[in-house]
Amino acid sequence: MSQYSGKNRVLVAVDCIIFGFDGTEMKILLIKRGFEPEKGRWSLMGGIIHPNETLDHAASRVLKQLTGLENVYMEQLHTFGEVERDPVERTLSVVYFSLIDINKFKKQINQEYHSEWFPLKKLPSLIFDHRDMVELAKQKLRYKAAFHPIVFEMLPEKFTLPQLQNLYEGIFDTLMDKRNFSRKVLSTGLLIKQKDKERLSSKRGAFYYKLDKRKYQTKFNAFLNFIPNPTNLG
Amino acid sequence: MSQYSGKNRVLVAVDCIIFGFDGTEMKILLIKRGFEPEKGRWSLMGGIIHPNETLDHAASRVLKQLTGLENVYMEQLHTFGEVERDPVERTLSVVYFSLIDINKFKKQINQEYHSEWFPLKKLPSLIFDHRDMVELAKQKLRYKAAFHPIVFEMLPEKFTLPQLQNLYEGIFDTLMDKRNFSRKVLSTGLLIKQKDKERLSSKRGAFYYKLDKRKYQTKFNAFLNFIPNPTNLG
DNA sequence: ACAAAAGTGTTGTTCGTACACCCATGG
DNA sequence: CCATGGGTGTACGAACAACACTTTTGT
Repeated sequence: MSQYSGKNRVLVAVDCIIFGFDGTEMKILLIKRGFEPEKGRWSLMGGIIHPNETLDHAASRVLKQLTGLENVYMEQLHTFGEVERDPVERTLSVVYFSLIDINKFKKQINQEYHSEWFPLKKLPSLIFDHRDMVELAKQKLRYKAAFHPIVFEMLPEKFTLPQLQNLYEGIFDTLMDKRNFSRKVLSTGLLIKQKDKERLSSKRGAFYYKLDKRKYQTKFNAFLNFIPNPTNLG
Repeated sequence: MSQYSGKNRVLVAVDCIIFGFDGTEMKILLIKRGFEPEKGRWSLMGGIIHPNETLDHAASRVLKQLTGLENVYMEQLHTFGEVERDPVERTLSVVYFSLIDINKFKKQINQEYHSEWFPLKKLPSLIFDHRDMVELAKQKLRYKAAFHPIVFEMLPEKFTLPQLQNLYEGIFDTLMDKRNFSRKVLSTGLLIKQKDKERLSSKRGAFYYKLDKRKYQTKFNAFLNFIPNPTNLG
């Protein structure tokens, strides 16, 4: 069996879970599936891998195809391999999740896919095992966000502390005390206070902050303490 | 393109990283590859997936084939998809890692593979990208062990606190204070002190402990604090 | 009797949590 | 002038880190 002859080859797809944050709540980007089976139902964006591209490359390609975005945060999540998960033919799915700045996404980029943002808490029914994929991604995001300052990948260059808090609250599906929250995030030294304020969502206005990108690079792999309440992390 | 025609299919393998603990240090189980290419070099145990089995099933099958063990702790780690990772033909590898009680492994089960335990710190050169796989598995094990009582999967029914401490020290490649360590692990309530002692590795002898399996089930997904020193976890 | 590893307690510090009031502004 | 959301400080308790001596026993 030295040349792998007589072995079975299978279709391999990548599917992308795309998280975004609109300033108030967490959302994910879905598409209306344009072909059979399950045509017209909601689905993650995906595609079959090409013969000469890596998995990471395929995932980036698929993401760009839908969003027009490149160089966004992306991470392999899990490979789904149930035999009957796709009724047409056995297909493995290597699932990636990505975090994007929702403002950079312009729907016009690719009307072909009929994409739409859905609040994490109000997802429609999804095809195949895509619901499992999303659940796993939510869980992974919680783990990651609990220790690493990863959430900034979903924020625009300037953001406010209340926005940041909303984001964490959305991820962990919990409420936090704003005094403790601000002390904690400011103590990381990752934030730089700006002179101007965001004045749309409140009368008084909230100061903008920017990420200190130098420190962000340095501290990304360090362990920080963003856990709001350990018992919620299951 | 409704029936996925004209798409490219690829070989998919599973590879298993098998961790064990001999009472003193962490080890992994490797085999001497028995076929070309790279025949005779050290490798992870692996195999091509069958048409009608899930990935998890393939991993369990491969593990059993080598060790004779079933129902051991096993978790999907990552899928490796570099185009040229296997020189013969493009092959994806879905990598699993498992934790086994090294005492339950009997080499005689399958001489065919020429398997051997290597200390984590003295690994031989490995084929393909297997070194990357092992590095990633070490990192994942650290993450997991930092918060979940997963390490007991590698211990026999009865074990001593010094053994347990050696195990943590091996995983995190660090030294811990035995007073703080014992207080911490005992405070989880997961351990039951036995009346007898292990007398081989010291003159005075160390009390055996058993895992409280009921509490272990319950607390497995809770967040515990096994982090020895956060800065070592990167 | 001594070498070698097991076992145990206290203290200071850090971190997390709980909690309440004033501020700035637009309407 | 008042309703809304932004911003700040303090006090208590829990968890962690640092640290040293006594016990057992085989040789």
